[in-house]
Amino acid sequence: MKKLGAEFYEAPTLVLAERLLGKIFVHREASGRVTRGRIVETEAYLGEGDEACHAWRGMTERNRAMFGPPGTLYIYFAYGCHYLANIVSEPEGVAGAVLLRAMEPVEGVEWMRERRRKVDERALMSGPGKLTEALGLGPAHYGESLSGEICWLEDAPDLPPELIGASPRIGISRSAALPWRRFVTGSPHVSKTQIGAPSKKRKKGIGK
DNA sequence: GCGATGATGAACT
DNA sequence: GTTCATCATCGCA
Repeated sequence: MKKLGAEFYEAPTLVLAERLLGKIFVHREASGRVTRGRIVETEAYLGEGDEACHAWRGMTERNRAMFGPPGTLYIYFAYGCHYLANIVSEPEGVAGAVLLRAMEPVEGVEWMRERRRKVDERALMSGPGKLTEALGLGPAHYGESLSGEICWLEDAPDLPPELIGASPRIGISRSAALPWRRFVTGSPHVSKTQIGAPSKKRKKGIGK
């Protein structure tokens, strides 16, 4: 498999979101353990005109990686429980990134199971928080370049258009109508979370 | 099988 | 204080 070069990532975010489907994400730890996953679900986040994007109001300490060079990782901590990984797109200076939402385990399933604790293979990477845990990605990889020796992508044939599905993004409330989610139609490894029913207001426990 | 909810931390108003 | 680009679990069917 051929490692994708930096030029692959310098593309409009929505275009990159589609091109990433089918590609192989690789993480090689210092210990030598290698894990590979095939990307089957993504979401595009743009700095301009997208209120769900962390960078829509400008650069902050947290989101500065989204303005950086394309082909780097933007990783952040969400909900107090999970790290989510994005691949930065667009030319340097323009905010944009593609959220990795789901993958199909390809190699290193044993390490994934160890990190995720006994779960069936379908649940190993079928969600953005799950796949970062399975791959062993975390804050240490913030801003990491995909042209380096730790994380990278390997090429794979582009998917035929009829296999690429589109829908609104999941789990957001601002700019929720934009159909910027992309996924491999029929893949059992796509996250199952449903988009419809935006459960009204999350009730916060008052007296705890 | 399915929907609702707590956990838990950091950024933002 | 409120809001999250979430996940696992519990309760009900």
